[in-house]
Amino acid sequence: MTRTRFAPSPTGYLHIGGLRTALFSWLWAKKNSGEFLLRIEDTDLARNSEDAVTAILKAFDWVGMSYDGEAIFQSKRFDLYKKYIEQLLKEGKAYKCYMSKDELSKLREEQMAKGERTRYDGRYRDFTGTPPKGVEPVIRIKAPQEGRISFTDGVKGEFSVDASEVDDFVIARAGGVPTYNFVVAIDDALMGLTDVIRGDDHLYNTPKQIVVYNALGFKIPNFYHVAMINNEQGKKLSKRDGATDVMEYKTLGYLPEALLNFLVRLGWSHGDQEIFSVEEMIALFDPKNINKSSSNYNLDKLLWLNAHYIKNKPHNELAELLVDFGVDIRDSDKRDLILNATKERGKTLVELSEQINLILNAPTEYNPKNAKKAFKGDAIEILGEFLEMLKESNASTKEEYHAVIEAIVAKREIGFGKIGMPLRVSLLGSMTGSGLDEIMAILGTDETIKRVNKAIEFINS
RNA sequence: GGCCCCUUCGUCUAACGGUUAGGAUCCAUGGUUUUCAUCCAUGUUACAGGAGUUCGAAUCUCCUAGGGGUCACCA
Repeated sequence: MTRTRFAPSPTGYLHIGGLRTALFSWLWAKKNSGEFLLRIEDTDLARNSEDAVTAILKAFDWVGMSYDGEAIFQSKRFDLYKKYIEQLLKEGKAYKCYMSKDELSKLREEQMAKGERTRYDGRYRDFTGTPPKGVEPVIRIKAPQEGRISFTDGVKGEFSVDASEVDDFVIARAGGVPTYNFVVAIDDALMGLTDVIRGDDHLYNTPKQIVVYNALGFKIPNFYHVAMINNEQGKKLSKRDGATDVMEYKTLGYLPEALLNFLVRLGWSHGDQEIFSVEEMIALFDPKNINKSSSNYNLDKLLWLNAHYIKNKPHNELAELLVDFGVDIRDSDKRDLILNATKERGKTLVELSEQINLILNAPTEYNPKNAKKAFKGDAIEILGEFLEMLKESNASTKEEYHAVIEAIVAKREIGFGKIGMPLRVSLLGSMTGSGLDEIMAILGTDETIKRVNKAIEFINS
């Protein structure tokens, strides 16, 4: 069975790049009717927080991705790791290193000065003497000293590094807390993962983890290293480049399906297809189509996708989502009228709620520029006559209101704009917006008259 | 700096030795619309550079340049 995972370290919110690799892993598991597991990498004593864990879980929940089984916390598995450390020690595959931190950094400086790669020199690898006093040892694993460490990467292809690139790295700190590369390999193996999809910043961890796999006799999974997402300038994505926290997109009025659709196309493609429902993603996703090159982050397409998903969202769901943006039309009998009149004008839920409020809230003032242009000439007479005709018409539907506008246009032999402009500014305070017939159908005749009268008063004053 | 990876329109990408290098987005123009938006149509813009291999190269090889990753008792 295909098993994938997402393994964040809880040091903050869920990053947009993290969501993409999680999405890839999740899709691949779903596609193969496998399992997608979640593991929290909290071996770092100080840096991780519970808040971060809930933040990550919340983001997962928002986008609708769920994991199988219980989330695994590495902090609760120290006994397990300890067992393997002891096993390696006993088998002579790992050893205690009594080098102090000072000595280590001195060694690094020397290597740096000589222009060499900094690496541990293995001085305690075969140490049998009396250990120095006052130094609590770290445990290092014996990495191969010659040859190459190689594996097949599902994205990059054949990948190998020279054994000299991998030193005898620390698997347990002084004090016994195990380190990242050690526990990742153990957990990935024990969780029965078949495919590890992660960012390619982990590419160089893989040979180290393979050392652990081999020392412990574990089966090595398939690795896929996905290139990073950079900012528009091709540099590392940072907070200055806009939202990097997944949940920020919720506040900005993006729909999760738009975000997922956007992210799935960043570094992956299926021919010319741009729009993917989650079901389609699952059906079509294949890591073999993951791009080798990194991609730049540009929100244009996300905005376009978001507009698309807003336009196609069922009204009851849209109304539900709008509540968070200060618009509650869930129980309104005008709900469909309102949404039909506005949903093509908002690329985000924020913009959509603004459009709706524009109609629902009577203008408190008229933009001087708009008013000057729209209320000039015989606008006041036209508005007055329009009101008379409106009262007589008993109009209540969009079509009926439209007929009233057409009637006055025909009667006075004027262009549509002659009534359209002043009427729009009267109703909205704005020169642009939804169709007048739609707006009036939403407001009703009484409210329309009220707003127009207010405008007439304004013109007179 | 060492090692490694990457490089097609501004951006996301297609192409798996033979195409007028395709699609999407953005932008521009036109149409639809009382306005705006939507929608539709049209258009501008790309194989990083240089050598090879081949009848033929965006696709294969090498070099150069640019970008990125990584070199912890962090994850």
